[in-house]
Amino acid sequence: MGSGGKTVWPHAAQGRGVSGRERPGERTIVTLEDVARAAGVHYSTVSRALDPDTARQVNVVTRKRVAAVAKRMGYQKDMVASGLKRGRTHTVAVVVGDLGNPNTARLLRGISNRLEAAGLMPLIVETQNDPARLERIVSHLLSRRVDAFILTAARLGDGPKLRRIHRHGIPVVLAVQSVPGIRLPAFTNDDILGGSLAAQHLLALGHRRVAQLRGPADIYSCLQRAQGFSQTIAAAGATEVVLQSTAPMGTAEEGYRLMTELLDSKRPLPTGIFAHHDLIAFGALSAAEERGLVCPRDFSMVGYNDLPNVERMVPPLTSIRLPREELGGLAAEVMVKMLSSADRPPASRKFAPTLMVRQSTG
Amino acid sequence: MGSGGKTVWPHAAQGRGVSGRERPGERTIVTLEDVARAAGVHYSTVSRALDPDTARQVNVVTRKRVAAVAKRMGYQKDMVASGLKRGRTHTVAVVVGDLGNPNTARLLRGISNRLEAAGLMPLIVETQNDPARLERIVSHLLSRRVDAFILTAARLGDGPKLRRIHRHGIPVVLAVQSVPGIRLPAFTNDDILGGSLAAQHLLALGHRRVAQLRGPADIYSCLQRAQGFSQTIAAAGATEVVLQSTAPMGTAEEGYRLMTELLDSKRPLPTGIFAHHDLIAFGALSAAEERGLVCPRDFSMVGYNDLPNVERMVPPLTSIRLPREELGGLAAEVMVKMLSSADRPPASRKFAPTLMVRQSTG
DNA sequence: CCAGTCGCTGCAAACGATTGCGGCAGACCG
DNA sequence: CGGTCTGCCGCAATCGTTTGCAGCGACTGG
Repeated sequence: MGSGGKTVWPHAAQGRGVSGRERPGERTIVTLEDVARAAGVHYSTVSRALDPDTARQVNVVTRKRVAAVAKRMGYQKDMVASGLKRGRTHTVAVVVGDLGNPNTARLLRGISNRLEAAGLMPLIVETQNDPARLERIVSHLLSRRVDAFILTAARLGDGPKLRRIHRHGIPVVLAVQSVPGIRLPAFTNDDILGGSLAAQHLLALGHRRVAQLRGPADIYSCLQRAQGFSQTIAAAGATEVVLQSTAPMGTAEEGYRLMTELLDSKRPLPTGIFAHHDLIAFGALSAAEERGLVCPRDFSMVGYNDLPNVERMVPPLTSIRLPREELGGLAAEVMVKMLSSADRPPASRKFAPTLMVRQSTG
Repeated sequence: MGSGGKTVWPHAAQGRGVSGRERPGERTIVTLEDVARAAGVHYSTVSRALDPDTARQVNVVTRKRVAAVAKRMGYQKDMVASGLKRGRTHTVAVVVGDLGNPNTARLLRGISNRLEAAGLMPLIVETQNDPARLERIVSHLLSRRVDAFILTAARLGDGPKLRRIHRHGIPVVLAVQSVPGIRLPAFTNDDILGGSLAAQHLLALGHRRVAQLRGPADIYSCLQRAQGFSQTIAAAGATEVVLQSTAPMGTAEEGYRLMTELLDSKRPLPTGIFAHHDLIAFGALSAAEERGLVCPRDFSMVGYNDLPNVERMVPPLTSIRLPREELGGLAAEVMVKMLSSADRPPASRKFAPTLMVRQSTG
């Protein structure tokens, strides 16, 4: 095939691709054929010898010789070529909304560790909570022939995009958030329970007039938090006022804005407040402070997500903790199973959150 | 080539790869040849018509027709095949140490945005600060034929690994941390300055007896923080005691351990403390609290990295802020230039950190 | 001794896109 | 009218790996 022993990559031949100037920049790569020549066998034999699944087809002494030569020459299978031929890239797209969210990191760690153990590589992409970006990203990933998708950034309007992936026959699982109206295996937090826990806690402390600072309306899990909270409050006969965020994601700025809105209304101040996100809670606390209100005394605040170091804040924030890493691990686990055997019907699962009581409630 | 109009992926033909059971799971993919047949031209013409660089080689009316047909059929270039043929995957490996670190997220956002604008996809991988993992990961990435590396997790002993990448002729830039002993373009924080700023601040407040809680000894930027701090302290004739962490990364646990060690020593307690990481500072503060020491009164504490929400901690932590997103953006920027034109000698650059004064010092 | 089997290896056709080369019109010039 | 040039397009090789098929000894059973 090649004229010489080594193959030269096109752009290297054009003199590109090298930063230093030590070598003239020959970007060489060892191929099956190079190894085969050195070992005195056909390259198909090398291919078989090196793949554990087919290795027993080749005589053990040949196999060992080939393996030794390959190692000596520093052969490494070209996953691009392999991917083209096999139609599998051993890559799983992991789509997240916001890399800055510490919970995302925990989730990713759970996913990565599990995928890596199965020889798959996570391709992590961030939508920055922008549906248009999600659209582009999905196209891009499909074109890269990823084997599967793990989506953690799906929103209410994303059904069609999911269906599109699904039509391509590519496995998809949802993590953290589910999307109603489409049947996909989903690993989610039980956000209804989460909202309910927050409500129960506030009720137990005697609060009868509460407020809810809601996250984005197109995030399903926020809807569920709202539902769980409001139901529990209503069932107890307490009164609730609801503030709805309009930003694409929960931030401290949004919290500040919502709290200001609440304080500006002529209503008496609710004594218990439930924020859909710790960051929203922080912003709200800032707004309250500016008006001379102090948190555990004048009102209680419950956050959501239990961000790291939240116990060191002033006041230490009562929050809802979610088992992110475990969730990610299980989602990846199921993904791996889906890729290896088709028949198992992949089941969804809900994870129960826990309430972390701290000094911001009383 | 193919017998029918559509190509069936091998594992789909084996009945795999589909989660739902709506369709029998034909994972079909539209190829150049499919489009060519529908448009009545040769597939090489389609290839040329669809690539902006070669589009002018084909007659404008043919081009438009082909483009229309391609769009109608939902053709998407197979980046795997393209990568194999061209020797470029349009993928840049971004190796980070710890995804959980909020600064990492900011850095990644800077990098991602810039790469994406250039049509490159970041392949984000986490070493979890484990050199052995770095080794494996680099192999894996080389085998996937990434076009370039952006490394943010390099440590002192990683020179050989870097050299190996470099020998392959693959561009590498270092972000955040540099590695001495190897000449690569590096975009780093000026950590000597950072350490010095911390020292100057403590000295200006009148502290003459200070301590330093050092991060991992094999992270170059920690060495530089130490150097900048100690030099400035020594130049002022103040006395310093140094505690060295032995963990692979800065954590609150390490901070607690180091501070305990400091408090257990019979020495008089230093009045100014510099921690190499905010998390170390937090741990140290906890240890001090347990002994009844309160922070701004009995001693001052300066952290490093300026983690988010650190201003809401008790006490709000004085820290060193680093321009992560800008740094990442520039590193990616230079990477893009290196990939497109080789001749430009890529320059390194240091970014100046700033001191954020809050209530933990006084 | 021959047919059948088994273990091993080579052959060559894929996978889908890219690209140098050459062909074939039609235009244009002398 | 012959020759050259230009614009457009098809042909076919190629990237590196995988894999069905066939060949080829050696061995076994009848």
